[in-house]
Amino acid sequence: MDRRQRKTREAIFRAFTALLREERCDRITVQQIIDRADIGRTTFYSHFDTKDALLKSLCADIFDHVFSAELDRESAHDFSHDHGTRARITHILCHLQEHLDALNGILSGESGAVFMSFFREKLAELFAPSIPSGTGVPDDYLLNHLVCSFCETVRWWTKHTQYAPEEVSAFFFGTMPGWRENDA
Amino acid sequence: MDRRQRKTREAIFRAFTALLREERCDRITVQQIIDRADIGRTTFYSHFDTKDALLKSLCADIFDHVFSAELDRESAHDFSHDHGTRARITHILCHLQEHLDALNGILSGESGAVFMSFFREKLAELFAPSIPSGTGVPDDYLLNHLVCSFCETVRWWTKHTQYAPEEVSAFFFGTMPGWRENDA
DNA sequence: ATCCTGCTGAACATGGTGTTCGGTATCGTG
DNA sequence: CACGATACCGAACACCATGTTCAGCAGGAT
Repeated sequence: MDRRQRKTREAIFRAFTALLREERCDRITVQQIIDRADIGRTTFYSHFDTKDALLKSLCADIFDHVFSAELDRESAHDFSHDHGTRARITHILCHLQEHLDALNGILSGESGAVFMSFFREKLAELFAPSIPSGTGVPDDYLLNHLVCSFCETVRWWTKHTQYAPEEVSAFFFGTMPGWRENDA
Repeated sequence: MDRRQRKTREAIFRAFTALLREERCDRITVQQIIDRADIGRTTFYSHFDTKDALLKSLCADIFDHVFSAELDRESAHDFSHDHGTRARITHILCHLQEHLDALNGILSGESGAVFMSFFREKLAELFAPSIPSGTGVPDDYLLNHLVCSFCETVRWWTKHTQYAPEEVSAFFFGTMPGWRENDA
């Protein structure tokens, strides 16, 4: 990709995440992004069709980073495939930590739904194989509960950034019935 | 209140909830509401300053109903004051059931955040006195977990309306550690 | 050097928002 | 019934954000 393109794209992302830290997503105008990124109006629209598309790209970027790094790690260490949901979770939290301040902006206000729907989808895949059985609750409900609890844990974390990933992971598992410390 | 006002207000609510069932809230325009409610543009704005205000009014109406009915019941029966969080929860679910289809519209898409923030506030008050202790997790986190889990339970319910309030209540408590069936 | 591609900014069309205003219909009350 | 008050009407308007167009300029690739 052309260096100019890369620079512009980065400038847009930087401007957008900076604005997200200050204001609710739906209050941010394209003009503000353009001004902050110091680019031309036409340029913005040549990169992203709409502000929504920008938000989705941003989310996709974060997820690519967070989840692909997670998968890499998994295939690198070879005692993988089932060395515990907990280790995975903790690692996802580690990667998310790098984006915590941007996430705070993304999650507050109305834009949260976009991120959350992405996030839910990814997590559902991750959790589906390891839902505990024999709880007397529909699997459907239980999976939703796990996914949502984790999402909300992350949301909570963006407001209480003093905790380390391992602690947050411990909190999460502390409220999850039927899961062992290391469910191998 | 003037009968004309009441009729108009109802027509607006009806139109809005109907539209919410078909489309994401942020895609709905004031013009659509006006057309559907068959009222004049000026009339709409004499009732609500913005579409956001309408949404908030709608939420407030629902909550007034759900939570005040809950409190009435509590003060009517006099063996109350602490006859269990579970009974309260089940009754809230009963009242919510009457609004399930409207809720489905409100909760899908971006508007969910508005409703949820109302809901969270109310629930936090309700849950705060009964959070279990000695779980090794910050009270702060635990309260958030309870509130969010219940919210997400309701959201899930709007997609799985075949369950009765008592069942949903049972699912919810089935995933909550440290709570007895009847914590008196 | 020159071609290509991305950036620029001003101008424009579009569409939603919220307001204004003169006029009409309906309400509650005496 | 009559009459004031009040709610409704709808067309027109100003405003603002969005997304597009276009002619020209600047930076990169070969």
